[in-house]
Amino acid sequence: MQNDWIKCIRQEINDFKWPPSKNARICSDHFCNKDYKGYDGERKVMLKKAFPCFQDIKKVILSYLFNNFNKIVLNNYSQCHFINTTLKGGYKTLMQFSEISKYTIVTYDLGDKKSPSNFPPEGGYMKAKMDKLEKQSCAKEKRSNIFRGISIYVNGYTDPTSEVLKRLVTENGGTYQYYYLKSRVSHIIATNLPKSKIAHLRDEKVVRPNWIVDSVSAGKLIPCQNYLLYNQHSTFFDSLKDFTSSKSVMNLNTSKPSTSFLTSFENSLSPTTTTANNDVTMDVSNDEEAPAIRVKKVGNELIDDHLNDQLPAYGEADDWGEDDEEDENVSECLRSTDHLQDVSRVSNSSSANAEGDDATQLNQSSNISSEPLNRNENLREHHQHSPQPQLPPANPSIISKQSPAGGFQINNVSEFFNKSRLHHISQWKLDAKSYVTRLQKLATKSGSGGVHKFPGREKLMKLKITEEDVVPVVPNGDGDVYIPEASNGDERVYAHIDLDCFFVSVALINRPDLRGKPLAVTHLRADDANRQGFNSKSDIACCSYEARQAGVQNGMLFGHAKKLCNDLVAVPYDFEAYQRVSKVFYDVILSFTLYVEAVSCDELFVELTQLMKVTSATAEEIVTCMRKDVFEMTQCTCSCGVGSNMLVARLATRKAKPDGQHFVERGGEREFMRGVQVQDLPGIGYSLHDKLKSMNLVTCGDVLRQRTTLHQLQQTFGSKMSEADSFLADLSKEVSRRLTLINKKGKHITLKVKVRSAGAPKESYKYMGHGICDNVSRSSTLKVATNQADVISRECANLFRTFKIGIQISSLESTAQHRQHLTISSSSRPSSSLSTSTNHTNNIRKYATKMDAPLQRHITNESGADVNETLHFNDDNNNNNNNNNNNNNNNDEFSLSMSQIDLETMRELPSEIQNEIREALCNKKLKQQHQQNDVHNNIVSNNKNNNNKQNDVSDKRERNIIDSFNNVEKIQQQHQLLLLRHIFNQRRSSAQVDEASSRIESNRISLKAQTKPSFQLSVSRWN
DNA sequence: ATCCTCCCCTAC
DNA sequence: TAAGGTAGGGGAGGAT
Ligand SMILES: Nc1ccn([C@H]2C[C@H](O)[C@@H](COP(=O)(O)OP(=O)(O)OP(=O)(O)O)O2)c(=O)n1
Ligand SMILES: [Mg+2]
Repeated sequence: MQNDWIKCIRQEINDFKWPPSKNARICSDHFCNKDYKGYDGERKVMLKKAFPCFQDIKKVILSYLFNNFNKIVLNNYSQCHFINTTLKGGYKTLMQFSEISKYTIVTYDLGDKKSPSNFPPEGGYMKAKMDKLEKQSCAKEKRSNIFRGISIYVNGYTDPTSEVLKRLVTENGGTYQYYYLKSRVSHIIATNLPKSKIAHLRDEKVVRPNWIVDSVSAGKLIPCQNYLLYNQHSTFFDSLKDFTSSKSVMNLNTSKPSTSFLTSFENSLSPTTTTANNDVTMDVSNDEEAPAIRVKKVGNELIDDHLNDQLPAYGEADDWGEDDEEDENVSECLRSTDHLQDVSRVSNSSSANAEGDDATQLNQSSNISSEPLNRNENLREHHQHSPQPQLPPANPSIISKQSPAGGFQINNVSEFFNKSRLHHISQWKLDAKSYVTRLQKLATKSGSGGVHKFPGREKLMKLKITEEDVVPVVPNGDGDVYIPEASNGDERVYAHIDLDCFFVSVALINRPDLRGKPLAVTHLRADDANRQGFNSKSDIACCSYEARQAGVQNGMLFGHAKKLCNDLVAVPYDFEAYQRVSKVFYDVILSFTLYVEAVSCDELFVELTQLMKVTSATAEEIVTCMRKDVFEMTQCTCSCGVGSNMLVARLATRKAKPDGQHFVERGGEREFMRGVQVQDLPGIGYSLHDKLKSMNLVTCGDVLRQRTTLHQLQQTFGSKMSEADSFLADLSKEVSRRLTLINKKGKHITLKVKVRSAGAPKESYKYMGHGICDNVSRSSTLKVATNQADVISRECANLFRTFKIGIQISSLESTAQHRQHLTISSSSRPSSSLSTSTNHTNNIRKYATKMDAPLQRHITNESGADVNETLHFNDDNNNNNNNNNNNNNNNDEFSLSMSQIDLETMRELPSEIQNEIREALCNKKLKQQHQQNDVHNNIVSNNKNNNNKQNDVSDKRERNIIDSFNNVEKIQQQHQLLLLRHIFNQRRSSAQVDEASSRIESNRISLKAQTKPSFQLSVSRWN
């Protein structure tokens, strides 16, 4: 089994011709289950580069889990995220692999759903409020003074949540800091930190939360030595770097292994399945395109008969037609490792042939080859039906211990995915995309122009003839041929069509009685929703416009929505119907034109240019007709926006909703855009909006300047794109994308300026520099390995640590804190938009001047803002620089002065703005802290520290390499050797046991990590 | 300076 | 109960 596994990895390496790019080191991107980005060879172009077929790892792992365990207990909301997180990255993935081979995931669970809420405005606001209250109340009742003089800052997710820790600490005499401030925080509590953060906090006492808990239960302050989170442990990560460093040998080929990664891995994972059909054929594609070597999996389970009758809804994707394009297949092959079945491939790649064939089986197989999406399904079914090895189920006691009440079980993977709306819509999106491209390709082929009929278009033309009595240009011939990029960028007209509250509309088809009521599509049953809906944490996938008026939004938790709208009626999902309607919707639009770009199952762009030429209809006529047809065919209303680029079209749609249409004239885009809130720009979500907001505030007197920057950028960009044309007229699809980018870039540029020029003033810091230098040197001595697992065996502890470090789930406490201070979005905030209406700017100006001095001072101080920059928009405040310098010198008191000023100025400001200020300050503070750390690390303690570090690192490396060599037999390629050995090592310690008998030992390790829904992993050791 | 990795953000 | 998936993209800072 080990060998199989290693072979698989090796095969992967060979097949995919590592390294994937010029200087690639092994990194998470390579093992991500999605494409990753890189350089085009040219400058700065971000490109996706397909790399190994780790797309399938997820399924493999799931397969493993569900094959080997009768139960996997999942707690609310973490399940899918777990999958993502687990498989997210290379080290992580590999770690997981090695871990999974050793450990069994029994359960993971975690925290609150969407905490902080998916609706940061409300959730964050409420949370901040509650925090405040709680803080006050906590301060009142003091039980002991265990933590006197100790000030903690909790970073990210911790096992007792930060709330609990805060309570514990404050109740026992300590203080709790909401933001990390070096001078104030004596201990940082964390269980998991991103790498960057580890570096930043290297010189701090980073302690595991147990320290708090244990101290409280012990009734005294336990020395934190044994609770330090980090020590000098070489990570898997590090060793992988060793691997990559020897990439010169990369291209040596070993003899081609005859086993595919997946196959053998699955073999090894599910030893009880029959192996008769588990052959693997290497498919060297002999098509014209890149001769990528593909591994075909003959998954015997995949084509088991008993799978067929239980295909989930979107398994019927042949609705969308078969894919008979060979190059399609090739590209699909290129995209990922398909679980291609021999059956489906026997007659070469034209899977269209399969369509007429008998039996669901073939049907299914053709799906598999034409629609990669369906692989999921098949595999899922495979999980469901493949024989379950007779392993003892996970120790129930563990389960019950680990899963608090409310945990639930899912017994197979498909059950989960089948009910996941997000899963479905992402599948449908892919379906739609491939459907459109397929039709387009068909129509591109010369001679096949007649394949696709345009009944809709014909109708439209008839209409025109009768109405205007004008014979339009005869559409036959060119009209039917799809030519990508047929029209000039500057004459294009885009329409964006979006079904109104899609899920609800579909539901209303069969439930007309519900029309007019506030509806919400959710998993809740209607009566439950009525009775106890207030506590429900079920997501609302889609709500009707009636409900939206009450403030309900898509994605809200039902409980929350119910509070906003007491009459809210829960409507169940009907995934099949959604898919059906979506298909009809696309067909209707495609019956007009093929110049369509699919956005999602209920949303698409149409490029009207060609259609207008052919039919000589105006955009309005076309769109009206389209919408009418859509309604006739689907019984669902849709809205449509038309504009000269996609962005404008999209925004116009927003304006048009519901059931309307909106046109933005050519040349009027600017005016139109002006009225758009930043928040509404696609691509500007919660976080960006937030940043924007604080930027606006930061540069507060300066919204105008911001806008002109934006303007300039737009112009330069526009002129770059097409030299001769007028500015906004030539925004084509790409330009429109850039338009949103420009927003970011505008902000970003200002940011960068600040950061960059920060170097200059910072050099003059000496006071701070010294302090940090001090800390740094101390940190190097502080980093002593500690025994962190007394309960678990030493080996497990090591692994665990590696695991933990390897996982390194993203955790940004700053963002968490950040969110707490959000303001409710419903209140109008003049300052939050980039709009330039005079009122707004005036308001902003007013606020700005009011707090310009203090704010600027602090901001420049904190972020080391560029002097020039400051001057630019702070012409009135020339003393700004002075302030800047002054404050630089007494940085210790910075926070104090900040709070003072806050109090002084803030009272006069609207509460939202107060929050914004606070937020901005805090963010800056964090950032600055880190920056200063860096700077002073470099500047002051350059030599010493670096030397130390380097020695450390090289020592570590050597040790790793030596270890590797000692433990494993020889393998030819060094790079493979290093990688494989490490994996091997990781596995080896328990691998023998692994094979002998599969049984779960009682000692388990629990692991906490923090992602959005931070989760806790409980792993038990294989025995 | 260039390119890569990690982490983040968004949309439906 | 509940089913927070998936793909696209960007930027900061690290490695070379
Ligand atoms: N967080 C979300 C957002 C959307 N959807 C699903 C349900 C929606 O019906 C569908 C389409 O999303 P839209 O953004 O187009 O929103 P609606 O179509 O519901 O409303 P409208 O387009 O009228 O604004 O996607 C979802 O499940 N979860
Ligand atoms: Mg919609």
